[in-house]
Amino acid sequence: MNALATHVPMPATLPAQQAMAAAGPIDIEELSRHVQVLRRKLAPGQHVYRAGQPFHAIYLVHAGFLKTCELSEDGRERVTGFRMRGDLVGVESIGLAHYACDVVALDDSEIWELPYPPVLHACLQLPELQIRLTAALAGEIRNDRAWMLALGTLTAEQRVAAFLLDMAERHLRLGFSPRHFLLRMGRADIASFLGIKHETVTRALSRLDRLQCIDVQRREIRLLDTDGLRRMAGQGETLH
Amino acid sequence: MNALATHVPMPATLPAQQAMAAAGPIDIEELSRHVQVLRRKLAPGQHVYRAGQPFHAIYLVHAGFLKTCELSEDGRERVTGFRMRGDLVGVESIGLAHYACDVVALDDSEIWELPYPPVLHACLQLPELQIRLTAALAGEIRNDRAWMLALGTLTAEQRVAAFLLDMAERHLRLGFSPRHFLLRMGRADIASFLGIKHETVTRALSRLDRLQCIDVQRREIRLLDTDGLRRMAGQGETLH
DNA sequence: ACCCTGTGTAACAGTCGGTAACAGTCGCGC
DNA sequence: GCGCGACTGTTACCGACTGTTACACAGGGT
Repeated sequence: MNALATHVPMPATLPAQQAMAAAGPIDIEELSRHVQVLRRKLAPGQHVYRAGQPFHAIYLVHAGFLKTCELSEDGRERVTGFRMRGDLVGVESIGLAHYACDVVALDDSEIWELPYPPVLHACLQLPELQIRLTAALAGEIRNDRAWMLALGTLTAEQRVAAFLLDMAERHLRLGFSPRHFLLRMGRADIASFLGIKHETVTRALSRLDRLQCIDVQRREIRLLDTDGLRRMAGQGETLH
Repeated sequence: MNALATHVPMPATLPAQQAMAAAGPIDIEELSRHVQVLRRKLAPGQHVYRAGQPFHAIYLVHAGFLKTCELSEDGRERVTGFRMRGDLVGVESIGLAHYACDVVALDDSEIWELPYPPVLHACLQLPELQIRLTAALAGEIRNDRAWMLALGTLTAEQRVAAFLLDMAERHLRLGFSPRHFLLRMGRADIASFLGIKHETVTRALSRLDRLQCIDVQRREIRLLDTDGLRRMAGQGETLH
């Protein structure tokens, strides 16, 4: 996810990780000399792509907010992540003939479409691009693994706390306030992502509010006691 | 959710897809002409690498059985996957200065060390290698996502059933019997991977045994009713 | 033989899911 | 502007599943 245009990342919520070695922003100007970059705007609810559609491009989120959904043949569905500006979308489907999941805009968004075979070809002339693409994929794996760790070892309330810290971290990285932000997704999406029920998300948020850790007004979140949240999420104290 | 068409339920039967499945194996002959491949043998319990050690290579499992462990600063630990012949190890750390997790042999194993900068460099001369490496990384992401879906939507018993089916599938792919195999890891490792407790794993296995779905003798597993297991794991019938 | 680890079983406790009723918000049409 | 209806979010209660704790047994290694 956090990819070409941004610096590194790791789920801040989880085990802190070092910055991606040498991974600075990629030069979109340079890339667009090799690849035809198409801009697409999306309204909330619109799909970037759906599972099963022919794979032909990866996407860079330029603005807005999206979710990626994994689905199984028997109807189970799960949100596997949320994407914001700078994140790459579609990399999980590289190497397949068809996309493997759904990506849906949760807010008005703009994404840049990077046709895939051309990107691969450009890598041969821009070694730097190849390094960054590979690193972005690896970062995605680490991100998923970090959440797997969290989801497998934390209680429902801890997961919610970790989720809020992750959102705060990502908002901070994009230059927004990490203490006061708006959730762009509903309780159901958060619940799906965290592997719990939406009522449980509500309950956890209510309790964190009662404990003075946060202030919740529906989708408006204020972090009042970040260290308290961190302790709760099973993470050591960090700053900010 | 959208029952609207265009969806080709793509998800593989199980979170079984291996990293290499998408693109076929890397041509080691060709690769070794560009990269110095070092063979290492490991006894059970030995580490391929530990989190924090300098990153310098990725590995191809040639024989044996290993586990990858994610750890957090506050001591939580979790098995994020098991690796067998043909699987790549270490790709999650690409782009970092240090490895991000532990990899431990669970059985006598042999791995081939592929120094990383040389691999990257070789990609420039072997486009096919780049495609395969990228596809392997993407496959790894899909594998993780598929398990995230499973762990977030299935009960403990369903997870165990899904786990057994996954092991069966992988044994089959390597040419071993998918109906009768030996688990190389202990209950604790299975539990950690599935995000449940080892007693729960035991309970689930005992119940599946009682239901005549499987036959368990400590680490020796026989699948008696594969379709029953699939139904239980929330997957449609498939063959084999 | 001994110890130590891994595995199996059981009783109990706690969290979380299931269900339902209610409240607040938003969009829509009148 | 107002009211209606659909949707989202909130809260409560109950029960099931899973975690906890404890103990016994088997197997491998020393």
